[in-house]
Amino acid sequence: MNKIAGKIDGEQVIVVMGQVFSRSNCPVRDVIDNIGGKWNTLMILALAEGPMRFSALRRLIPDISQRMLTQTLRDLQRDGYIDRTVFPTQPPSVEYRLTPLGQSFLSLVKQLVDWSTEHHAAIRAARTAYDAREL
Amino acid sequence: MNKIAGKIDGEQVIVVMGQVFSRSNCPVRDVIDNIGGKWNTLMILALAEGPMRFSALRRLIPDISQRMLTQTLRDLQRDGYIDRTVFPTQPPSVEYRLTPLGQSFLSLVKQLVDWSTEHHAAIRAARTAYDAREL
DNA sequence: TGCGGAAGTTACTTTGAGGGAACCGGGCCA
DNA sequence: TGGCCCGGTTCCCTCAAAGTAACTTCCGCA
Repeated sequence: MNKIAGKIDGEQVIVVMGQVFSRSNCPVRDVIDNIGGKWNTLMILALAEGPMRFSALRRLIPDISQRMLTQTLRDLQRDGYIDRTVFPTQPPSVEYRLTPLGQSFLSLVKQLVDWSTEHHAAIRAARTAYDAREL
Repeated sequence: MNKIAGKIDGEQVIVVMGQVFSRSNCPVRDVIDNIGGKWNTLMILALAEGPMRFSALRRLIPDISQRMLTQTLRDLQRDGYIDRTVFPTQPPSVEYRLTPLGQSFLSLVKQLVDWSTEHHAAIRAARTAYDAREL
């Protein structure tokens, strides 16, 4: 069995697929934090339909609060998944659209959606079986 | 623009890729909750190296607490990603291994890792640029 | 006889993601 | 002139995820 974790310069390190990852420089964390957020993937999927304005997104996803909508959009913008463009109309309107990076990420999200729908039944079955055993 | 969200029987619903998802029956949520957990994907990757015992996993991932190791393994077992086998040796030893479902999920995780490493630089650059603008 | 490993459990605490509600300035419109 | 829409911001609160630490049972070993 080959070792996949250890310490370098006192920092915890793990080796996956031949690559070294540490906590302070972990590419996967950066991405998982976006996938894991409650609204982030949904936002990406919404914007996959085309560029949209703030209020359009609100109408599209009525469950999200204004606060979380703003925050999610900022987070995605910060990491380069979406672009924010202000048009100097009266009143000013703001448009959000996927960047090329966002488009690329979208294909990953789509695979996630595909896998999930394909294996959802198996997961639910496993869960039910497990819970039945644990009575 | 086509509508991708609305209500059915009073429950919030969203349509993605031609499929209807609701909060109470959302395949993607079940999977994202596993991807999003702090240790879950790492555990899957660790077990990709082969079946392992509890203490081997502890040694492999020294940063995880015993409590979180147990909990993560239970969560993954519950959803059918891993199997837990007790061998009646003295003292009893317990082995964890990926199920076929877990193997299938692993390929998804690997794609995530690949995408992340490939686009990590772009993400960090976007972040730096954003933060510089927001001073 | 008491130490340590294996595989946990239990109780307590901390952290931060997310939710709710109110507020804001500018313009438009009736 | 008093609302309403647009695109937010601010404050406060809650709850669940994660961390810390101590305890456990069974065994072998020296």
